[in-house]
Amino acid sequence: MIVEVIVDVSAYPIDRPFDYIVPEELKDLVERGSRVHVPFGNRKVQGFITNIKEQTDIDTSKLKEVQSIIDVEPVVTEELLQLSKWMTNKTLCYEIDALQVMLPAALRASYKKNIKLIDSNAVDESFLALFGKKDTITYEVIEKAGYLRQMKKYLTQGSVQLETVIKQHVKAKTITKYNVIATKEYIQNQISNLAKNAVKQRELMEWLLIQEQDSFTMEELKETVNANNNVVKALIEKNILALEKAEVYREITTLEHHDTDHRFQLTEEQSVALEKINHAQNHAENTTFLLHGITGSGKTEIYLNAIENSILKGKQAIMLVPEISLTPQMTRRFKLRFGDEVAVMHSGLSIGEKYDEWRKIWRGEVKVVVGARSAIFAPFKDLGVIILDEEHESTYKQEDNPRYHARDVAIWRSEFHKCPVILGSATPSLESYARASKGVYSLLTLKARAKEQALPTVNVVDMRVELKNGNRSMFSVELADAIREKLDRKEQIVLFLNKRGFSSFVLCRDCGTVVECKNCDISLTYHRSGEQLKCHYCGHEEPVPSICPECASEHIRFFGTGTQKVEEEIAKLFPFARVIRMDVDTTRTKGSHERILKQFGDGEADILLGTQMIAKGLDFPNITLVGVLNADTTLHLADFRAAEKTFQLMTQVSGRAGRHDKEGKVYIQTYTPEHYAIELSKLQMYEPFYHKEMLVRKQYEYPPFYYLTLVQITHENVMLASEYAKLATDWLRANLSEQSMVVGPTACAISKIQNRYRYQCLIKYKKEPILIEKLQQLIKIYRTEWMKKGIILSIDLDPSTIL
DNA sequence: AGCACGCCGACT
DNA sequence: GTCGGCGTGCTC
Repeated sequence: MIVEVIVDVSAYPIDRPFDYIVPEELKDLVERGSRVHVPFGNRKVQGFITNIKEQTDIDTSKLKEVQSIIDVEPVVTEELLQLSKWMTNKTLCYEIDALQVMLPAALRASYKKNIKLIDSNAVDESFLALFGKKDTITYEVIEKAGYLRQMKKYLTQGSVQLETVIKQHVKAKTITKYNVIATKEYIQNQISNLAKNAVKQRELMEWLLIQEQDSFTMEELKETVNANNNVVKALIEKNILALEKAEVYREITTLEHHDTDHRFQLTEEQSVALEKINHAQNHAENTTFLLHGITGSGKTEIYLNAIENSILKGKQAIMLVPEISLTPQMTRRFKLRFGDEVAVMHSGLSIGEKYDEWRKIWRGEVKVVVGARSAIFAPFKDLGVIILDEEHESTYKQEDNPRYHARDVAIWRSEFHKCPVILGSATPSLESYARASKGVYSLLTLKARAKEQALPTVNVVDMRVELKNGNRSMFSVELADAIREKLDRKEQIVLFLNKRGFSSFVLCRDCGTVVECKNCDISLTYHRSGEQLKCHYCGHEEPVPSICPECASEHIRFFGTGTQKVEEEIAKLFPFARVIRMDVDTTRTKGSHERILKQFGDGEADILLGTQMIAKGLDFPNITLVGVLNADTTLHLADFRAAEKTFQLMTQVSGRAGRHDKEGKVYIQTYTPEHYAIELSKLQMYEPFYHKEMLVRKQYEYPPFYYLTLVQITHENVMLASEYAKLATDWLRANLSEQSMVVGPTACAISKIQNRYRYQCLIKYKKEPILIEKLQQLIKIYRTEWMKKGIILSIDLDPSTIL
């Protein structure tokens, strides 16, 4: 028996199955999708069985044996094996990367190098001393002691040996249980035989006699009878108690006692939408629905109902949200409705917690997973519905290999399971809305807010006028007045600082120099804490200069606006307002998101000041004012989605106001009030924006009119980077069909990151059947010829941004 | 990727 | 002479 194994080595020539012989004693254990340990070259690696066969074309003398089988049951289902093949081809990644991304990090191997002593007589004493009494020590010990040279010598001599050891990240958490294994009579009998001074033992035994359960943790024994280890040990020796190691799940607490599940009466619109979804579910139709509902229109209630219907039919459901740790309210709602049938998956969980949640799904113990992007790979066997909330969010696209889009994976899985997909958004991506308009997706529209609240009134404030009137503050007179009014009324305010593509930088007022990162083509960001300048791309830090590094002028100061600076200005303008700041600096630690939101929800602050991360999920009744301090910073990015992103962001932020019975107000401050993305977000009307933006996309030949593929080339040397970018572009131009437009090469908008110069080439096409094949050929040229020159080439099919 | 092999210049 | 630099080639 022979198995094909995809080994855990991400490299071009390794990206294919390797054949191994299955030893007799493992034959009944091998299954497709199980992990194995196999020898590979002179090391030992982990791999996935992707096929089982009896014959091979490989010279049998070269075949090695499978060393061991890690999983008695496959961790990758047949469906996911097929999906990984599809992803490999669709995103041009290695098959091993596609397989790994489907599993929780806990199941990925990490490798450790160990040194084994073979001939202790052949090595000198100080080296031998490193080993102590052991015959094997880790590579790090030798590295730290500075004996790498020595070791290499001994390696060639054969007096020591290098071994790779596969380390499993996380194990199932176990607790020790103490089970009663004796009958009551036996215990009675033992009590009467006890020595007089065995007070504690007697107490514990008597207590056990009156208990209904027969299994306890050490904590329970300690708390109730104040037993100590020795007492328990004595009872174990008397064969009354027995130890048992039991697997437990790590607890993720999301529920609080006062939470209750509210079921809402569906509105007419919601019922119509739900009926269509249920119809698809009941008739096993893999329809993709685009649920376009304005903020507050009750999309979540529809999701909950669709999932309920799938559970009723004995099926499972996947619910994706952009980054779940941002919306604990959302998780809570699912837990309340579906209780223990829900698993939760997001980046805020530890590796062990993720592993536990994944196992609940894998073992079929839950029916629903609520999670971020990678939860799309939940190993469910019979899906009834897949939902992507806020489908336009760019976090659904993974930005490194494999560069998959959760939406594409969702649709693939829905075809496999014959179940519907629901893409929900108040501001759908242009691609999705265009597909819905063409009838590829089925459009469901919710026009009314579920609780009939009025949409907030949105005011656009022209900051140029403010400047003209001598107001240099970052608060317009109108916004400042509104804040004051709300503060008086004890209502809550959210202030949003649009930071993407814009942050505080240091500029010399004499020569105009902006202090930039020495590794990257990006200005350094001023951080108040520690008076440091930081690079957000490579992490480089340096102190704020007191004189200009170019012209030595002392007129150097920071410009731009960070949340810290806004906070100071608020303190000046509204000294009695209590402010909570929410940005990368204040949310670095685990659970800080939730804590900040809870504080604000509990009314411990009047103003919540934050960046991108507050745009979503906030749903507090007392928020009646939302201020956007600088709406247009996302507008000037050199990206075809700049307008779309700005419109989405403004609409999302505005939606935070007046979600309950109090009326909401929104102020958007901008220097370009006439831009359609700003103008139309004021009206909260998606369709007009969609039509306007579609015209722009058509004119400049961008998605959804054309598909894009982005090819980026980087090198430490500018000349080489541009030279090979030219080579790649020319090759594509010569080899792709006439229907494809090959644009470039051009320097990337961020021309240098981490000391590597970046060039790119953009392929635009409506239809290009040979695209994948040609890109694979290009990759081959790159791997075999360009890579050794230090070139790095990356290909992103359907990029979400081209920066 | 990660490792062994092998060929060549620079030193004890 | 040998140490150690890195170019080349292989992994079932």
